[in-house]
Amino acid sequence: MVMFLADVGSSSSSGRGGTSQRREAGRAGQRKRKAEDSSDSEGEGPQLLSQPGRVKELTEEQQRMMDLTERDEYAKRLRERDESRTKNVAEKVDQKAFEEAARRLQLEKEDRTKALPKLRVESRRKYLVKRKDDKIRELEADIQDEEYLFEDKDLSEKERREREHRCTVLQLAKDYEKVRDAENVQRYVMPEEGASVDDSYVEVDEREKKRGYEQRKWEEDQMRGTSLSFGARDKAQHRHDKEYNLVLEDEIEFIKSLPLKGTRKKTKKKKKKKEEDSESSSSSDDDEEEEEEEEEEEEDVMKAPDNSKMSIQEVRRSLPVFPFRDSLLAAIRDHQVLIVEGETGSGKTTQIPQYLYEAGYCDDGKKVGCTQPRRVAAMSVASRVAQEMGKKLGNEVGYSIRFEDCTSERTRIKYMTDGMLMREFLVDPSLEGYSVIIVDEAHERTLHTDILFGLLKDVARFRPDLKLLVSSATLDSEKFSDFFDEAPVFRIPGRRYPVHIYYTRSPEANYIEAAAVTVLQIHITQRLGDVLVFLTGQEEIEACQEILTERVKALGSKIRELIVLPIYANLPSEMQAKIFEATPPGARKVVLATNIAETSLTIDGIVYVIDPGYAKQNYFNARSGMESLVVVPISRASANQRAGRAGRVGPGKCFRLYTKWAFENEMEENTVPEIQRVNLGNVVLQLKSLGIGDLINFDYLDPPPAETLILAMEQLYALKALNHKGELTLTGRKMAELPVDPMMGRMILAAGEFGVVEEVLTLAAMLSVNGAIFYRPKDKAIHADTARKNFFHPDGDHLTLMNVYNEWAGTEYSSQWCYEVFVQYRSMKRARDIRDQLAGLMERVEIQLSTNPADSMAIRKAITAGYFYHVARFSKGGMYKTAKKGQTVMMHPQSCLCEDLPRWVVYHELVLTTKEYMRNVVVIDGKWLLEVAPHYYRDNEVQDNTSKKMPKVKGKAKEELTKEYADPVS
DNA sequence: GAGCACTGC
Repeated sequence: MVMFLADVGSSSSSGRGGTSQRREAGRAGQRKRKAEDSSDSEGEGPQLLSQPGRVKELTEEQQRMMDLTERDEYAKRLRERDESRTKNVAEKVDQKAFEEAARRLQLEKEDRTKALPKLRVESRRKYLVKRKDDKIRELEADIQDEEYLFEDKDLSEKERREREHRCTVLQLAKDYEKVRDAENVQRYVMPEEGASVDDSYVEVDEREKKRGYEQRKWEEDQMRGTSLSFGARDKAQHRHDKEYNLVLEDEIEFIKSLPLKGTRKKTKKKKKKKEEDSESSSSSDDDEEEEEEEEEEEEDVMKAPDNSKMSIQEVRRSLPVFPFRDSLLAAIRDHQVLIVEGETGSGKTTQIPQYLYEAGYCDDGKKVGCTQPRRVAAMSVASRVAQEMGKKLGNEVGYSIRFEDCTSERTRIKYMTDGMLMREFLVDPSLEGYSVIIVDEAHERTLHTDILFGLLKDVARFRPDLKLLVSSATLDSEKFSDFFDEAPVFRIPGRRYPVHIYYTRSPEANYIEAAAVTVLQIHITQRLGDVLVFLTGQEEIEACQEILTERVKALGSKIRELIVLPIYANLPSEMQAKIFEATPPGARKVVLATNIAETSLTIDGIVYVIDPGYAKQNYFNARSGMESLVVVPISRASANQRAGRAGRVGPGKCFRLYTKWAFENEMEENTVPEIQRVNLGNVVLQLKSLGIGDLINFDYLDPPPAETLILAMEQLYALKALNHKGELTLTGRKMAELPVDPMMGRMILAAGEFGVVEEVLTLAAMLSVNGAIFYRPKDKAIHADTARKNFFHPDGDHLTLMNVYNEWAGTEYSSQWCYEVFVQYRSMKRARDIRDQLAGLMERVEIQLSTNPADSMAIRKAITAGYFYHVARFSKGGMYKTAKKGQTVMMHPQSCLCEDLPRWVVYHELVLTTKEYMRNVVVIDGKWLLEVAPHYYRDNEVQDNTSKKMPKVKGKAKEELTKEYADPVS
């Protein structure tokens, strides 16, 4: 096995047109690696390679060579196809696809503009009705409480009057409801247009025959209606009479600390190259004016320029980057790589590409590319820049994200997601079309940006004309600078208000409870302004919401109205939209959010942030091949990012539910970058496709754990994406074209052989929208479960998912249908997009679309061909053991196979929660494994020996297995 | 009888 790894990166002629430099670097690294390995592997490796006889070795060698030739021919075909496509942009096929895309975009846009106001009005109406009921109930409870607590004594005159008033209000409200509901009372109804009077008018009451009754009745109705006013508008007048002084039972003591400096007020221009940096140690003169500063800054808010009244050019000139335009361009001219450090709001994302465009970096037809970690960011920034330049989006300024390519021949400034640039590398490894690449938000350290760093650094070496800008928020620019051979750092001030930080005096045991208490504390003691609470997940958010509504109810009308709103990614969009509605005057909004509010979306009007200091993070354990979602303390960088969310509209406050000591001593400086936490199967495949052989010694900003890389390569080898020398095979090259994980890619390719491509594409798409298909609200859990059970397929969850998709497709992709069966429309739409994209790629990987919906066996065999790594066999006591490692796993309780546990299963993924669960499971026959993965399974491994005792897979037996696997030929 | 943080191709 070790030898196999040492050989990874051998001198394959990549066929991707990889540069000589790159190949040379790889070879050098590989040599080094080889030397290291042979010293510690005790000759185990060479043994493995020399074992097979000479004849076999030859044929194997021949096979390998043949495959490599085929692979290179395939790559050539792909390149040719790409070239012919870019030349004839207006060709029929593309034209059709383009029109379809444009039509969809247009529809979506119309949907948004048309439906949104209507939805808003509708939801407001519903909300008002609901709120009225709530308020009546609340009032009732209040009155009861007070009667119980105070009876009649101890009441001042004012209190007594108030109470009487409340009773009257309640009585009126009840009467009104009674009148409205009662069927036998004739009320005035506006006659419907066109309807004849006789139809709609039914006599019931003799009184109505009297003269003027109708008029009087109408007036009475109106009066009743108006005499009730709901809402918090009248709360303001009670605000100042201190009839009662509210004291919370358990308050949390906070200690104020130095504020996170705002950058808005500063006019001091800080522009320092790295070498001058030491002189400009941050000025400490404004520490003592902390308190006054707070007030001062508030005035500043009032005076802040109203952007809507400024012309576009005026806005551009008012941005903090503007004064640095010329010096920035000079720095870019003088240096190939430049690190741009600037906080959000400095305008760097929108302005710098424009400056470059104006400075002539696009004159020879080359593009300025700017990557963003998120799709929405790429889209919205591009549209903003197009507007500023007075061009139509998609012409000179465009964006490119998955499912949507809004660029054209004329595009010079191109915004895209980082993953999209990765894909472009596959087509154009030296990025010939670009003169400048800007990697924005580099501090977020997404998987794709991290890989891009290595690739771009390499490309920059042999393309001196390519400029590289890495833009990041403060703190880690030094690290980027070191990585890019001491590249200079250019600093731009941001635009943010100061945020005052408060820590707890002692640690809080229960942070959900503590967060709720802090919300109320803020609500009672601090002036108006919305609150944002960071929690780890849906469950915590729901718990916190419950606590808050309960407490607010208990406090009744003694406090202002408090609107509690949840937000997390899996929340249906119409509920998500609520957090963007303006807070009614006099009320306060509390948003309970997951990490989604840390970077992905910005909520207006947030003044207070409550940060318990935890988040859920995904960790991939290479040894067990298992992902686990665990709650971990956040990093200091993340905590500061959260605090910064309070300083967007004015000076804010951040309440941290941990001690200052914990912040300084227990928390990590930075979050562990994604590349060190996730399964790298896909990344390895892509890098291999780029002709990078030696992945262990690839130039990483932070290297991933070697184990993760090794596991990824082992898996790719088992999937036949790499050959025994670690070179990319034809299969591997095709898999790299598909934007899915390697196992899924293999499954899709296998579907071609089994004639079930359409079916497998459907379930691949459904599996790709991560478990967010079924919506399960707490209050309707039973309904949701029965709805889900209706889709169950006896052969497993994959086919169940396929049922869901096919039924949905049968309803013409109806959203109503989704709503009725508790399926998330958003996820289904996404599945459809993914499916369309995959189907479109089938031609590219040279697979014929085929279908055979009734053949469950063929479908399951295709799944097994991709996921033979994920096989488990029934053991005992409802437990399963994985086929190779013998790890004990359980069937997930949500699986449709839970009732009747089959002997052999393939699972889509393992998750560690309370136990080790297999999620999305399908029934298979053990014998299929010999058919679809004969190189991986032995006869004796797939025999049904459940009558016998399970052999212990430990010690020697395990060694045997490993050896067998390491040498697939024997 | 559990539980899906968040992105991206």
